[in-house]
This record gives sequence, C-alpha cells and structure tokens, in this order.
Amino acid sequence: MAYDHKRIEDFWRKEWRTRGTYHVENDTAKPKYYVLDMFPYPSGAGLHVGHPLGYIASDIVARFKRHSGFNVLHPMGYDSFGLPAEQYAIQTGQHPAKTTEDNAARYREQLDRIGFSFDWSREVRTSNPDYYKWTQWIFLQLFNSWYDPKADKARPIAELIARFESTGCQGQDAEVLTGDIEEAIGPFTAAEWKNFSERTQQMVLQYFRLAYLSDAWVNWCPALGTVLANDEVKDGVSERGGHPVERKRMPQWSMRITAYAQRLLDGLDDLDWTTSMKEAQRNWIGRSEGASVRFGLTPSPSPGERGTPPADPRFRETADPAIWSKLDVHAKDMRKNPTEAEDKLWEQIRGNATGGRIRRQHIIDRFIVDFVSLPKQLVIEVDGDIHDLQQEADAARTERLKELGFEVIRFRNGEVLHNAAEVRDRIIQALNERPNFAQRDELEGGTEAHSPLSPGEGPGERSGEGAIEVFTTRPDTLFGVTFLTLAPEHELVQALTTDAQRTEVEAYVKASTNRSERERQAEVDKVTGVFTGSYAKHPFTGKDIPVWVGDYVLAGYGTGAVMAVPGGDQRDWRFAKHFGLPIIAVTEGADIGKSADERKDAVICSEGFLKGLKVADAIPRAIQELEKLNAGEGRINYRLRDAAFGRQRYWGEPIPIYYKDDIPYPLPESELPLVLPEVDKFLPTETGEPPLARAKNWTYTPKPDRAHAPLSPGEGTGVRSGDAGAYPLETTTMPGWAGSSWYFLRYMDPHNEGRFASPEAINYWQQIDLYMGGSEHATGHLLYFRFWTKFLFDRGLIPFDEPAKKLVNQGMIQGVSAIGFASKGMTSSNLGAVPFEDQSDGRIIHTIDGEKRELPFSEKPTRYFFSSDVVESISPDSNFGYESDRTEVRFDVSCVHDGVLNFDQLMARDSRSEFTDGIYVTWDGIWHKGGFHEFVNEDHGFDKVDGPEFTLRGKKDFLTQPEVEKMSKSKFNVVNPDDIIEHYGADTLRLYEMFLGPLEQSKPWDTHGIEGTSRFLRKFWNLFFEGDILSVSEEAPTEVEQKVLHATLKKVTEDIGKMSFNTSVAQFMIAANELGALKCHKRDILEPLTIALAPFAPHIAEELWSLLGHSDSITTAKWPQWHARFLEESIFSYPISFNGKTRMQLEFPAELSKEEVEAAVLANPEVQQRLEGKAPKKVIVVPKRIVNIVL
RNA sequence: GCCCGGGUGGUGAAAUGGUAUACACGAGGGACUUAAAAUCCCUUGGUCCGCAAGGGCCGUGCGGGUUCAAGUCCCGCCCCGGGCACCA
Repeated sequence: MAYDHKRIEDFWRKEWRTRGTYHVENDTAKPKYYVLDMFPYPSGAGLHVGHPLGYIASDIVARFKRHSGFNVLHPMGYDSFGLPAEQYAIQTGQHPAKTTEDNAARYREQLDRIGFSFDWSREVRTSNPDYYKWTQWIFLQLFNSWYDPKADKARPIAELIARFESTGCQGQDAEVLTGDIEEAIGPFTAAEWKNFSERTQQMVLQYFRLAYLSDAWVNWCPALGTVLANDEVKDGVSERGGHPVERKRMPQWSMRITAYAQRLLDGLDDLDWTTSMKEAQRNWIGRSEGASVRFGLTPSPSPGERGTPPADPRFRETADPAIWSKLDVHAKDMRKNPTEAEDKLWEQIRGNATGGRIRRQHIIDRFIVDFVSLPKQLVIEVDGDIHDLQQEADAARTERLKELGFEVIRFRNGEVLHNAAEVRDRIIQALNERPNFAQRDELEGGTEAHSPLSPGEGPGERSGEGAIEVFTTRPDTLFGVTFLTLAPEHELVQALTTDAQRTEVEAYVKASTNRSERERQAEVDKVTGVFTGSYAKHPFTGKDIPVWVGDYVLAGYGTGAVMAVPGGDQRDWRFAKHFGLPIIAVTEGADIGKSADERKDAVICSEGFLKGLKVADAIPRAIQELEKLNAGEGRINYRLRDAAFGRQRYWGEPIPIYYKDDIPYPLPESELPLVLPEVDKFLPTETGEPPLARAKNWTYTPKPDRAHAPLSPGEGTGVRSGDAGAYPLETTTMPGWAGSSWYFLRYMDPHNEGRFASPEAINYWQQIDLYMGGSEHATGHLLYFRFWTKFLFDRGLIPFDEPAKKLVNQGMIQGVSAIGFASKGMTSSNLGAVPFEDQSDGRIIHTIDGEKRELPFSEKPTRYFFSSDVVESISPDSNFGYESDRTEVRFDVSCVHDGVLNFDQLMARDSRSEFTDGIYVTWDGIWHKGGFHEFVNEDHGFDKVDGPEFTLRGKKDFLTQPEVEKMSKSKFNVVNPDDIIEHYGADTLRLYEMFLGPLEQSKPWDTHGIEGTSRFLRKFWNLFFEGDILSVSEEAPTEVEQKVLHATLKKVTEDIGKMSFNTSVAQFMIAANELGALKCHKRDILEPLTIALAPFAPHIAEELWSLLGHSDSITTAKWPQWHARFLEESIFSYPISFNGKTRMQLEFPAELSKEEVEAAVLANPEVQQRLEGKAPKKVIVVPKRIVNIVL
C-alpha cells in the first residue's frame, strides 16, 4: 500500500480530537514536565513556514517526555492584544475583537494541521476578559506594593503606611529607586504624616508603589499616538512601523522594574539560557559600579537659587478639588492654544527668566489664571478685549484670589504685544517686591502646571543641595577633572547660568531639547556645548571647576551630570579639545596629546594620595577619601529604566484605576474585570485624549454597601451610570507585554474564576522546564516576564522567582526573495503611483549598443521596472550593473522557479497594478512597453512591441536575483505551510523543518530539499509492506538488525536531550536505508523504531502503530530503551595513520589490548613496507579508536 | 567602540582532541519502462600521476602555536550575523 499522507493525517487529526488524546490533567502521580512556546500574536498574515519551527521542536520534546513517563503540560494560546488589530480597526472600523477572533481561528486551523500535541482546552487569550481580569488584578497588587530595600523584596503598601504612621519617614526608608522622596518632600515624622492631606499622602505613596503614576520622560510616538517602552524603540524609531519617536514629558503609568535590577541580574546565573541571551539581559540592565561625587557650588550667581527650608506640600493644592479635573482639561486646552499675547509673554518669562518659575494656565481655587508664581503668590493676567465686557467678574475673581493670599497684576494685550520685554521687567520687579511665601516651588519638574500628584523624576533631582552630584565609574581619575558637564535638561542649568552667558546657554538648551532622538543619534560625532559661567569646587583640591552644558551628557542616566576627565575619557577629551579646555594626564604613560587613556590596568600618576596606585586599587581609595570628606560615596548605577506602562491606545487591558480629586485609586477587586468599553472610533479624541475617553460613562461609582460583596454575574462592566458620585476611570490601557508577563501561570489552571491559578496547580506544575521562543524577546518580554514572576514570588503568590529554567531560541527561517530592479529614486511602494511624465530621469533608455533612445509615451505609460540608470550601467560583461542605484521589486516567490519568473502564475497570484501596465527593460537592455505579461511571455510577448524598432537578443526569460532575508508578506517571499502540507503532508514538513539544520541557527527556506524527507517517510512506510500487503514478521532479528535499531535509539535519545533534531532525522534516514537494504520487516525492530519516530512524525507513527495491532494511541507507548550490548563490536577496524595522516585500515578483535594492537600493526607487511625497515619513533594506540605511527 | 555567536563541498549541513565532509539537496551517469512519473544503483572537495587497478599532494576564513594527532585547544588578525552604545 502506498503511503497516503492525506488520508492518514486527516484521519488522525480527527481521531486525536475526538479521543482527547492530548488532554492533560493536573493531578497525577507522574512527575511533571512543562514545555512552553512563546504564544503568538495572531496576525492577519497567518503562519508561514518559519513560525512552526520552534513549535515543532518543543512538540518533539513534549511527546518524548510523555513517552518517558512524564505528565507533560504543553499548552498554546494567543497574545491577542496589540497594535495591528487596532490599526486595522482605525482603517476599517472593524472591532479589534472581531479581527483577533478571525485571525486566531485561522491560526488554530493552521496549527492543527501540523499535528501539535497542544492541550487546547487550556488555551488562553490575553484579550479575553476572563484572562485580563487577572492581569488587572496583578496590576492592583503591584499598585499596592512597594519595594523594601532592606528585606530586598516587595511588600504590601499597607505595611509602609503603617510604618509612616508609627515612625514617619526619616530618610532611611527612602531608598526607592526612582524619584527621591527626600527631594520631593523631605523627611517627615509620624505626626506630620498624619497631618498631611490625603492628596499629599497619596502623592508620597506614588514614590513607593511598584506601579505608579508620575511625570516622566517618555518615548512618544506621534504616528502611533502612544508612548513606547524603551525596548519598543530601536535607533530612534518605533520597532513596529519605524515611526519617529520623540522624548516628551507627561504623566505616565510606570512599573518600578528598576527595584528588581540587581535580582534580575543575579537570577541569570542559575538559568539554563544561552550566554547570548543572558548577556543581552545583562547589557540591558547595565550595572556599573563607581561613585557619586559632589562638587560644591560657589555662591549662586543667579537669583534663582534660594534657601530651602522644608516645603509645605499642601501649598501646591491651589485648586478646588471638586472641580479640579474639569478645569484641568480646559487649562490644558488653553495652554495648547494660547493667545498671541500670552504666547509672547510666555516666551519672555518661561523657564528661569524671571529668576523663579512661572506657571501658566494654572488652576487656583475655581479659576484658571494666565500666569502665576507660586512661591511669590503673584498672579499675572493678560486681558484681552473680552475682559472689558466682564470687568465685574474679574473684580470678583481678583477679590477671591486676594483672599487666598495672591497678589494680582494685570497687563493689557497691547502692552504685551508691543513690548513684552518691558512687561517681563515689570513682572520681575513685582516679584522682587513680594516676600517668598514658599521657599520651594519645585515639587514636580515639568514646565507646565499639572496635577499635584505628579512626583518629579527628572534629571538632577537627586543632586544634593548646593552641589552638583555626578556619577563616575572612575573616581580614581578625580584629580584629572578639569570641568563638569551638565545635560541640557539638568535642573541646575538655569540657576548656574550667569547673566553674561544666559543668551548663549538658553539658545543651546532650546536647540538641544528641540532635537529629536534621531537627530541626536545621527550627529553623535559633533561636539557641542556651552559654558554656564559658573564654577564648582573640586572636593579634593578645592579648585574652581568650570561648569559646562553639553548634550553628550544624557539627562536620563546617573545624575545627568558628569565630571569630565579629558585625560581618561575619550568623550571628555573630545569636548576639551574642541573647546580648548585643559587636559591633565591621570595615568602613567598616557599620551594625552592624541587621545584619552582609558586603560583599566594603568597606574595613576596624579599628585596626591592616589599616585602610584593601580586603577583597581585607586578606585576604592578614592571612594574612601570622598566618604571622609562627605563629598561622595560608592554607588552602583543601572542603565535599566522604569518601564512605561500606559498606552494611549484602545486595544489593551484597561488599567483598573479611577480618579477622585485627581488622585488615582484602585478599583476594588470585586469590580474586575474592568471590561473594555465600546467606543465610536478607535482614535484619540479631538483634545488628544486616548480612545477610551470616547466611551460613554467611563466612570466608576463606588457602591459602599456592596464593596465587599462577591462579583455577581453581569457586574464588572466598565459602563457605569453617570451619576453625581461618578469618578473618571483611567483612559490609558496596558502595554502588550502586560498579558504576556504571567500567562504561563494561567495555563496551569485556565478556567479558575476565583484566582489567577490555584495554589495546587501552581505547586504541581512549578516553573517552565523548557521555554521555546525567539531571541528577539531578550530585552522585552523576557525581562518583564522575570520581573512579574519575582514580584508574585515576593508577595507569596507563587513558590518560585524565575519563570523558565531552560530557554531555547529557535533560529529564524529566512525567505529567499526574488528581486528585480527599478530605477533610481523610486521605491517599490511608490512604484505604481508615479506618472511617467514626472520622472525626468526615466525617459531615456540606453541600450547596450550605446545608443540612447527616447521612450514614446503616447499611450501614457505609467510605470516601469528597469530604467535608464540600471540599463546605462549594463555592459555585456558586467554583472547586470548591480552597483548602480536601484530600487528592488520583489516578485512572489511561488511564481519563481530557479530564478525565472513564471508570469502566468504571477498574473494569477499577484494583483499589484504595476504588473498590468508599464515599461519594462530586461537585463540585456531591451525595453518593452505594455502589460507585464505580454512582455514576459515568450508566446505572445516580444512580437507585440510597438514604437521604435529594437533588436531582440539574449535571454527571453525574466530573471530575478535571489536574496536571503526575513520571511515576510511585504517581501513576497512567504512560503505557506498549508501548501507544503497539502503536497507533502505534515509529517514531512515537521521532519524537514527539523532536518534543515541546528534549531538555534537561522537558515533560508528551500523547498527543494524537502524531497529527501518525503522520500524517507515513504521508505519507512515501505518497511512495513511487501508490495501492497502489510507484512510484518514475528521472526527474531539478526545481530545486524539489532545494531541498526539500537544505534538509532541511542543516537535519537541522546540527540533529543541535546535538542539536536537535525542529526536525529539523519539517523532515522540511515536506519531506514539500512533496514531497507536488509529487507527487514521484523516487528521487534520496527515497533520500537516507530515509537522513536512518533515525536517527529506523529501521524504516520500512529497509523503504523495501529497497523501493528495496537488499539491505544502510540502516545501512551513507553520510550524504547537502547542496550549497549547490541552495539558492541567484536571486530574493530583501526585507521592506521602515519604522522597523523590516515593511510590504511586494519581489522583487529575489539578486545585486543594496546600492546597487542601495536604488535599486530607493526607485524603487518603493508605497515612494514611504509616503515622501509626503519623503527618508528613512537606508536600511539588508542583502543577502539586509532593507531598513529610517528616516523 | 564594547559584549555575544559564527566562518567546513555547488547547497542545507555532520564530526566526546582521534578516519574531515555523515545525512540530505543539487548535478552527472546507469537500470526498469513504449514513454513519463515513481523507484533503484553508481559517481560527486580540489589537484596531479596512471590505459587501468591504484597512488601522491593540498584542503574546515588568514597567520602563528600546543599536541603523536587540531575543524575542535591557545595567541594575533580578517570577514559575516546578533545585542548594547556619547550609559560617564
């Protein structure tokens, strides 16, 4: 009987499903094994042959473990929240839930066809409310936790509050990793804590929560209308779509992953992950050891710096809480659309121009004032014409403001427009006349007024008072410091700038903040900077050190300031060289005229206590001295930043937070899941708010009577009545990585309604034993995954703090694109759109005869593929003129065979319009106008050329060039597994994907090679048949047959352990070839071999198993053991080498000793002949391996 | 620049310091067949000598080294892929 893959695979797919063959129970006496694949985002393009590679490998392991007596959890699901479905929704209006549903169904169909042993009853989808209820729940746990640095773990926020209530916060608890409580509010006693308003208390707590709201610098992507996490940005553009990204400061939900930096680093040591994976994580975390050093400030040259007695945080609560949020929307709006006069004045008084900070459109009580200095309690109003009509109202307003202690000064529109500078001076004068009502006006670092609940997290906020604090990894080079450099965003820049330097500094700061990340990166080689005019004191020498501003210093790392050691740091050296600053040698033997000496094994040559010490010894010594002087201390810095958690998008988990008086409060657990509301459009609102702001009644009304009642059916909807006590809900949603940060736990107990997973299930399944997925998740998913796991561990919710013991990254299967070339200046995307007339450089075609001919365009040709530039460079000998500027056009690879395009197939498959009408030029320089098919097809092609006559010559085939690159729909190089399965069967596909090469390696897909594995399966099948008749004999196997079997079992068993599947498949082929040659049809050989093959090719194995007379599934069969006794050789054929070069083979009994072999070899006449009578210098015999004779 | 991988036939690739190129594709030749498909068999790293049987030399990116023996270990380069990157 012929091997009929279709019949067999269809049958067993159905059979497995009806029998529930792959259903997994939680409670068994068997040992567990957890094999997990990174779940896919179900994209509209479906699977290509690259996707299943890892799934096949993990499926083999899962099946192998099952045969080996383990209870194996091998689930699959969908990471179903994400941008593409939302983008599609924006374009078409189709709800992302529908798109996701359709795509997932298609994925399921494709996955099923490949024969995976997934237990689909455990499927999870991150966009399913039953699932994201628990994502939200975990968010609430994070919100309600803080990181205790002493216990080095997360604890409930309630414990922190209790601590504040009993002992306050005197600084020792304040070692939080982002935002420094000392800076924000200073130490407070228990009594003070109790006196704080709720708002202040909540603000303080934001500094500690693991999920927190703050004003933060974010990666804002205008094209996507959302913020992105650091790992979602590559080279200054968004990883998805490649849109530009800018730095922007805005209120933002973040995850305090930095609290876990050290543990994320330490945890790597015990994991069985590849070194490159671990290194990528280590790089990302970026720990560096060094010191923080404080350079004292000489008295401030600017009126901006004042004394800093403790702040009264309540001072900032200037708005009437009841209507704050409503007013804030207006205030924001007004800030965005200022009047001309307001704008003009703002230019004059913004920043530190008046010597203190002015806020605009700030809310005081029930009013939005134009400008205000809070410390001086001075309101500045600019009256437009409209004010004339409402003087009465203004009077009342002024009255009320005066009651609150504010002075109001008014200017007329005209005054400002006419002479803004004068108005500014009058404001400065008025300010100087006012006493300082609050000494500290900075509780947040933004330049706009906003919610008082925005703890600052800006550069430099950790700087000590009256000092510039820097971080350095080389405190040993302190004596080489010749200047300090501040990032342009550093908060002290304004204060330190002297009047003489002000214009220059402000221009510089403005210019560098306006530059996008991308521009900055592009101009990395440019040295720019400006002197502030101020000096700081060197902690050791007491010398004055000039303070500069330079954008080579990053605001976000360390303190946003560096001590520049041009003798020891190349960047500082370049800066010094450029601005003519002194360069002092810090190390012996340095040639500082040419470059800085960055050697870490050098000896310090600076005069003083470090002289003569090696770098390694000088570093601790310098730190010691700094500590003595209280001018610094040892410090560890991490590159890792807190992760932006809010997304201004629709298709994500709603963040379960509501706002009362602008304070974020967690929704009670009983309100979960907070279901995504319906919206009319999936776009931001006209005022720029996220799509959820479009939802009707997106508010929450607490129901005190039912606060503790269990969730009843129908509840938990986000749509709530808009009654008076309704509070607005958070409108940003969670990022894509939220749902994928804990999904492995849900598979353990996917239908649990009362908990994310039962403790029993978690205790049984524990960690992932084998995690399979792409290496591109090294710094994103895998870091967050580990972070959440550690957090859940800290809070006692799970008994382990790493999710995956072993991680294997499958390589990428690349596509082979078929490429043709179009003219310079055109891209494949605009190719179809450019009218020919507009392409001035496309008009002339140069033929290989060297003639130039003008193309006729009486018939308005619109498109072309090969134009003058390409053709011009073609000569008969040149390789088609590759080097010229060109634009690549990719043809659907399924229409290309051996590089030759089959146009009939192309016409049938590819509807791109440029194929129907255009101008085409071949490799040989022959051009043609008309439909692509007319051109390419020999049968009715070239004859149809009209216009000036051209000689036809050379190849008539339309040749393409192959190029190996990422397999993707947009490159037209996708190979669909469905087509392969249709033709060859799923088992062949599985075997072939494994046979391609080592799992972790990237390799191009080449469908040709599949014949080999297809042939193998037919050979294997035929071992069970003689002609058309099933023929399996019960005869006892011979020694040779046993040897083939056991060698195969040994190799395959060992190779699965090593994840070396390509060599396993090769071994199966060897076995089939040898048994075929032996005409072996014996059950004792074929049955164990079938079990061994089952993980790789489950359908055919199951079929043969049933043909062998078994009624239960082969998945229940015990893995066959190999026995060494069948592999023992009685005769070993020794390779005999002379001076390491093999020259002959000699057979000896395997049990012969070293000496016996040596004697026998030397006695051999052929050997004697080679020795030519001379005695060998040395004879090395490695029993059962080799003999080497040294002459 | 720093940190990880990797470089072996025409191609995908094998090889605990021990016969380099297993297995497969492709190519060439042959058998079966009216023919085709399918199947099976042989050859297939380069080069030189030989009518042939057979034999010599060279070969795992380049140059050194360790060793009886190196694709494998060590040192120094070159190239390719990936990660990080004015991170102080």
